[in-house]
Amino acid sequence: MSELDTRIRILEAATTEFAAVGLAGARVDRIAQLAGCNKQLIYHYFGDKNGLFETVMTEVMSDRPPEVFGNRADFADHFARKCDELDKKRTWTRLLMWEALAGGDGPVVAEERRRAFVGHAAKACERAQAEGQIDSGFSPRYLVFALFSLMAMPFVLPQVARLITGASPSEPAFRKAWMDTVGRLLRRLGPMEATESAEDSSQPDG
Amino acid sequence: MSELDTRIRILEAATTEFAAVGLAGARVDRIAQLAGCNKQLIYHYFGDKNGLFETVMTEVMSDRPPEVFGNRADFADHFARKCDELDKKRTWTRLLMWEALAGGDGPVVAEERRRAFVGHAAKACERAQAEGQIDSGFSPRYLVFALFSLMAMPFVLPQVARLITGASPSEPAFRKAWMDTVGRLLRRLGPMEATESAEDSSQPDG
DNA sequence: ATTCGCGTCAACTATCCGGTTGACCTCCCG
DNA sequence: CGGGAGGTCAACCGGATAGTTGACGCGAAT
Repeated sequence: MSELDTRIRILEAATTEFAAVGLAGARVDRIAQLAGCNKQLIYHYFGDKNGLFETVMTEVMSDRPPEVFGNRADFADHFARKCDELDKKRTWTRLLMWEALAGGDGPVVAEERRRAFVGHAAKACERAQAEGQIDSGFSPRYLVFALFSLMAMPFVLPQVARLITGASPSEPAFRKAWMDTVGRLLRRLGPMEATESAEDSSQPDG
Repeated sequence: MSELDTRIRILEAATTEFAAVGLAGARVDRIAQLAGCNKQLIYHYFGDKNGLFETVMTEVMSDRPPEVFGNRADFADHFARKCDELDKKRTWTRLLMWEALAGGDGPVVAEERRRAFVGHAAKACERAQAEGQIDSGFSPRYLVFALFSLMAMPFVLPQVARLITGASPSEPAFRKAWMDTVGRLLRRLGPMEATESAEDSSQPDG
């Protein structure tokens, strides 16, 4: 068994453990057992628990997240597929939560890398705006964040989702109804013919 | 100093501690110090750490959360004020996150009480639908959850908000731009005159 | 065959932390 | 006075856990 294999197995085990119980709750012995090695190797490769945690975070956060905006005209369809994608990345979502609870909104690991991902989604939004599919009054990055919120919240606070809607996000019924609701919202992103409130449509910021 | 005073001081200290570092990360000694008493009293009143945690959760979760829907016609304005309200309830948001990370979407404390809160928001939505302000095709509860998502996400994953938008939710610039974006969305909840996609407008579920 | 990289194994230390114990203090009430 | 309720104080126990140590195993390359 090569060194790389073992390192990777440790990393995978640690990812599972940290996603499940966080840094404080994680047990080095448990990670070793899950990785099928002994904990001395962990200290050998990663120094200490914190080093292991940072490596895991950097690794996971450098992975491309689901893009909330696609090139296609049907935003709702794209959104639905990306939701399913996110559904399979529960560890990513959970690690985001641990990160938020630990560090607030301060600097985070792999910041540059992650910022780059955002660029693509914002560009896709701008393209849709240029083509008249989306009201150009929307600030692309904030609209991306809005879509991200709608995509991620069922996985981030599933108990709240269940309390409010009555269905658990893991049930097909939830998915169906949620996609319908978000779909209705997305179908309304186009330019508005000034109806009730006549406000300016200048962009709020860059 | 009466018994009640001390109990409450312990509860407040514990709320702060649990919101900050969760159940696993909380230190009984730290809670005692913060409450200005000795930890024996904590065991006296609450049995053990878990009992204290459950009491705290029940207490906090029985508080009325911000209502995402108001009676007023201007949803955007209402939303903005409720966001500011939520901004001051960071402990509530954080405890929701700890709850989610601990228990998934299973049963939660004070479930009945919390469900009751949802009823009011859904009712307000239905009223707005009856008055024609909101497209009756929306499922009220799912729309409430969508609004909740948009309201809470900046506080739940502030680091993601900053990565995507470039501004931290604690900055006034973020608030301004976010309110603008959500406001634009909310202004589009009305019935649509069949434009591009002619789909049915039947309600997806109850 | 010797050596070296990779990994194993078991035992150990030090510390932290939840929870306990028992003695004592202080004020009020009868 | 006596006694009990509410609270204090410091020390302690026991188990869990991060991190260490040193001896050993084993397969492959020189």
